[in-house]
Amino acid sequence: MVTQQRRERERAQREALIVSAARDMAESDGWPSVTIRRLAERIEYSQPVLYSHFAGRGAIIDAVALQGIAELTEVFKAARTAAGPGGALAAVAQAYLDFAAANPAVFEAIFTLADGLPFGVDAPEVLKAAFAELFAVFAPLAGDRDPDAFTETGWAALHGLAALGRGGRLRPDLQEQRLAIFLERFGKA
Amino acid sequence: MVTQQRRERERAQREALIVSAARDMAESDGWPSVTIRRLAERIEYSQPVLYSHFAGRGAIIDAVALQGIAELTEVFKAARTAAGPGGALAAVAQAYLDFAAANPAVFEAIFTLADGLPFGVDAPEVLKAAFAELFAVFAPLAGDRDPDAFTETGWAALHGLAALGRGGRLRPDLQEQRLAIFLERFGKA
DNA sequence: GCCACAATCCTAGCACCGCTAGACATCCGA
DNA sequence: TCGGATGTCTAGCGGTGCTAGGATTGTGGC
Repeated sequence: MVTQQRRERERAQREALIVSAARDMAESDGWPSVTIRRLAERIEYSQPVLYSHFAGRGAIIDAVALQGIAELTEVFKAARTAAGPGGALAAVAQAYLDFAAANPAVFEAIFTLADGLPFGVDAPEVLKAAFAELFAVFAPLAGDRDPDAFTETGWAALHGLAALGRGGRLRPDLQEQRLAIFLERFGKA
Repeated sequence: MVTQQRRERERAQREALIVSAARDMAESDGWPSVTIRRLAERIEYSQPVLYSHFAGRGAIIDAVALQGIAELTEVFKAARTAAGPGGALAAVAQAYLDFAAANPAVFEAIFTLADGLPFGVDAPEVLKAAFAELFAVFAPLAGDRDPDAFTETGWAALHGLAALGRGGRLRPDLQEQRLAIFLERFGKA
């Protein structure tokens, strides 16, 4: 009865431990080094325990991605509300790039590793919330364009800067100028 | 003497065979299924032969990426020269998205798998050529902005559309509108 | 034509991976 | 106290990237 609840609580706790351990390991040594064996050793359980929580390695990565998206949403909201309508775009753009730079492994999990996350109509709530945050920033700037299409295009532009920046595809010394150009092109309605 | 040359020629031929086999397999079954064992079986040699050509699996992916970049450069050039100054941006943008859609595995190799390609000052020639093609398109539209920074920003915006599009992150029915918005925002000088 | 040598290739194996079956221990309700 | 359910672990399967060492082939000198 009551112990049942304790069990579930402990289970949830352990699940969170797995996710945070995976994230830590990925962030410090890269995703390839996050193996089930090492993860099991890290949380001091045997490997099958991990499979009682997640369907497999991919599902663990997905969980990290989902957690990252939730964080990202909070970061967006904080940046947007703190900046006010005028500077919302600049604040959110900076937040996006900062997040990508500070959490490269999570960023990688979200955008290049997570293949188990549904993205269409039946996307998880946390994912829709993240897009809603972006929508709140971009839609007012859409002018006579479709707000959804404009949000997606603006997001893509921002994402491209983050994605290419990670991996040294872009010149670091031009970072500020790129951001300025992005804001100039997407900022005025 | 002369046979030496034949040997080298055959070696180069086999190397090309490896790259094209890897590309084919990746394009039809995804990169994870491109294993050294399967690759060796496909080209009808034993595994160690592959290691006499490439340092490892990663180097083979890099080779496919490099080949893809070279093709991309040609595609850019063709699109740009065929369209003329006025429509160069639209043509190259369409070419970029088309290439990503038609060769998803190569695209993935270039932008998310290839970690062995130097991208800074000592980048391979073929890579600089690809950027030069983009530069030729974007620089005339930079206005009073730095042409390099503008090219990188435009490229990032375009790349974001391709990267997010692959994987179903963007609504397919808004594809045309997104492209229109991109052209509107980066087209006029 | 023969033979020593060098280059080439393959067989076999290592350590590691994701994942799972089946044995073992532990805790619960009656 | 005891049967059963729950939870955990040990051991192992097939597959991976990669490599050492032996067999085989072709080459150039006599």
